[in-house]
Amino acid sequence: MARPRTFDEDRALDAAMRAFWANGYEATSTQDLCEATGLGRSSIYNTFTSKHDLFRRALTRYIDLMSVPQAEILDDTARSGMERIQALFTRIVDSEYEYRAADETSIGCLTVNTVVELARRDPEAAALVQRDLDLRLGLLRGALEAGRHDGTITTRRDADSLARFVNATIGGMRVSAQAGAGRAALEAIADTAMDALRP
Amino acid sequence: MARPRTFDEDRALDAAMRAFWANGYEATSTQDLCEATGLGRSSIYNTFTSKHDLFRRALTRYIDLMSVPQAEILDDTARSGMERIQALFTRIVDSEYEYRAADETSIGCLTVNTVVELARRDPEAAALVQRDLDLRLGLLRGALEAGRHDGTITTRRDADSLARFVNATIGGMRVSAQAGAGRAALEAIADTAMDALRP
DNA sequence: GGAGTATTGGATAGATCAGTACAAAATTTG
DNA sequence: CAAATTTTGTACTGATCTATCCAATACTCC
Repeated sequence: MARPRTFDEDRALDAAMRAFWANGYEATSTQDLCEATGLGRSSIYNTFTSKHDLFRRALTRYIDLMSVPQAEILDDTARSGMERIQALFTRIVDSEYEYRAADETSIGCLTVNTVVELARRDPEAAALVQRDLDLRLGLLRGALEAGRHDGTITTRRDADSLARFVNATIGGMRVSAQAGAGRAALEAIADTAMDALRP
Repeated sequence: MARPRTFDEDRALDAAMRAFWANGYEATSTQDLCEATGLGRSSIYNTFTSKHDLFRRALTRYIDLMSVPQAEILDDTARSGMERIQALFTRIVDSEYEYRAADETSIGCLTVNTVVELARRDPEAAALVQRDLDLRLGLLRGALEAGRHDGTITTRRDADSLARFVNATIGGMRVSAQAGAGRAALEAIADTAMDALRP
């Protein structure tokens, strides 16, 4: 055997993820990635084969990292359907304040950012966010149907439309946060959206 | 006097706007802008002082171009408040199919794209979209209050929350369209959102 | 401790980036 | 037709981009 790595690959990936998340794919140079991870070029290209591949792995990591707690919320059978949606919205709002400096505007959501900046011309990125979207819509449909069965969601609209609506609302909250909306504004959006589930 | 321009400045600006709109700020090179406008470098730099300035003008043009018909819809006193919101949503959905090739996914909305890609690190772009947001929220509040007076909007929530909600819904529809949502899905989102206005 | 091997830093390559310089071309006005 | 003036095409600049090369280094296993 030979010389082992002195850095943790997951920590490096995490740092790269945050760099892409905060600044986007194009605006993050390989030099930026070196500084964010603390690694040299060689280590980065040795570990991740290219900037694009590093981005692919960072996005995958982001999706995995976010989808686990969201799936837990949406599949939580101890809660009513409506409570799950409410809890999800709360989690979205909180997350907007979890990953950024207090004085800066939100960095939003890497998935949304990727859809907007990259997905049209990067088939790999498009496939990753597509898979995430399908999964998310499935989870939402499950929670919404649960809500219809337990009586907390009374709208007659089909679960697919509702899932797309809730998902779009989350996307809209993300964009609003990046446009400067504060916590109260985000909560107002979420609360109003929930009105549509019990009209 | 001297040699006049052989190109139309507005047409060039329009072409540049579409290039930025479809590909984003960073991914659009000055070479791309030459090809999109059909102009040479000299003409571009002679007419617009820099890539950044050209973007600023393109974004301004986009905002002006979009806000006029939307303001007309939202201020249309011949319609009820709810009908205005409905008409706005219809316009948003239609616009997703107006500016792109039939086989491609949507290019979304340049304002949303700018918020996501650029606004955090470009104060000028941030100011432009901020101004547009304030204007849009004002128009929405007006229509929503009109709807409350004419009885078509029955929710008790304040107009500011509702305006933010409708605006976020539009942003969410834009992101959904870029993520591949079709016309039916976008209409379902809009229809569901309107349920929140008469709960 | 020495042989073997992977990591690392720094230099470098080649392409592309935004923007400029400048002369040739084109058009109006006198 | 000639002077004046602006546009336009082309070549170029210096910076920065992603990625590679290679020798020095550091570590493990025998």
